[in-house]
Amino acid sequence: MGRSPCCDKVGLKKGPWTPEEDQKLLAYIEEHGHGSWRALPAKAGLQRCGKSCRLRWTNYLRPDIKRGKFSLQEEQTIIQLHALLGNRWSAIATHLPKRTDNEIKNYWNTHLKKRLAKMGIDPVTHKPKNDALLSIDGQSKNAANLSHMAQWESARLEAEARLVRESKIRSHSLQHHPSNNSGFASSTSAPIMNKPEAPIPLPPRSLDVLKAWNGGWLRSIDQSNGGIGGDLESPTSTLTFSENAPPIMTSALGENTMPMIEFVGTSGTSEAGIVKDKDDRDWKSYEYKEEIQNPLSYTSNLNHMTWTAESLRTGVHVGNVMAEEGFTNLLLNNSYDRSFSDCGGDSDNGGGDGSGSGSDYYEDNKNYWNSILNLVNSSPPDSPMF
DNA sequence: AAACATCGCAACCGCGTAAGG
DNA sequence: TCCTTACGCGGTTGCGATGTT
Repeated sequence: MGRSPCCDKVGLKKGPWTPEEDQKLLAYIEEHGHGSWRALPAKAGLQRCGKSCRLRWTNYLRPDIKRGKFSLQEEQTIIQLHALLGNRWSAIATHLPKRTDNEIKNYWNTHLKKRLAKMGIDPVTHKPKNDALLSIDGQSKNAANLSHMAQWESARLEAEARLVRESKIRSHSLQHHPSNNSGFASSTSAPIMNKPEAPIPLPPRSLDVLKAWNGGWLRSIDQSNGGIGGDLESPTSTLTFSENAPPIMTSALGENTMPMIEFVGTSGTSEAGIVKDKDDRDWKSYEYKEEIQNPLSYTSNLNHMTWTAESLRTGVHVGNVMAEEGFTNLLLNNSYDRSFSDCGGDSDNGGGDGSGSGSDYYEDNKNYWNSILNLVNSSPPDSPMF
């Protein structure tokens, strides 16, 4: 209830830690574990408060911490999860192995937030700040409606995901049956920090609304692309599902075909060949190529809209550097692929109306939230996401 | 080369809450 | 049931590093 008094004691050292202090803390925890943080400083011979020791350990000294640049996958994950969770850094951190909430928070505040803002994305809402510009050809109403839909879907997603999580927890005790593990067991889903021994979770029992939702748009992609496996695969995530069937969980427990994101590692290099240390260059290059010439395009793409200022005027998708590389492409790989095919005049986008931008917008919003949903689905059962 | 500005990160502060007496 | 303590979390700050003029 009350505020912690632990740091009120006079004579306790504050400020940067010295190597000697680090060594003392490290040595003590390695030998005894941290136990009670309050009692630790005295036992370890440190003139620090327990809180300071805990922070030093969790944010710096812990052996399972990865330091250095964030990969594109990590950036993508942070942005997606931030769109869903807001500033719940500890929850986000559970999906970024070896990263601390503090580090993620710092990275968001010093890099990602600024970049999004610079591109006209509201870092809080993850929506374009210049929605007004979409009023061309009367699209603004559409955009507003879809924005509300996205908000509604967000809220609904949270509720669904909460149920899923509860379901996972409930079924946790039942998952000792070998067959129950099949779906998740092959996944390299996000490791659970500090809990490497955690059992592999079961697939969610039901997500009926989401299944339908998934099924609807994924089927449409399947039809238009002649198979979605390759197109949906991103360097960050791997959707796994049966080869020819839509990636819908067709039955309850034990017969999982739920599409899952596999986190394929966040080390310095990506299996997909993504270069990690070029984020700034990539972003800047996009800004240069796209934002200056076509300020709407980047903004729109980041929000899973495939419109550009040009396409809004003409209905034709203009050249898109996103096809080549970069974070946004990773983030939005689904929408890009499809939008590209749509722009060729192919009305077979699964929506059936073939009306172009409006359905694109809706489909792309679905992609965006689906990608987040996949994160939710792949979250560890004890994830504090909800 | 020096002064100034900006950035990035480690650490601190204070609040909310769970746990225990 | 209330109070106290301890912990975890998110927001903020301070300072060294780096970049720019």
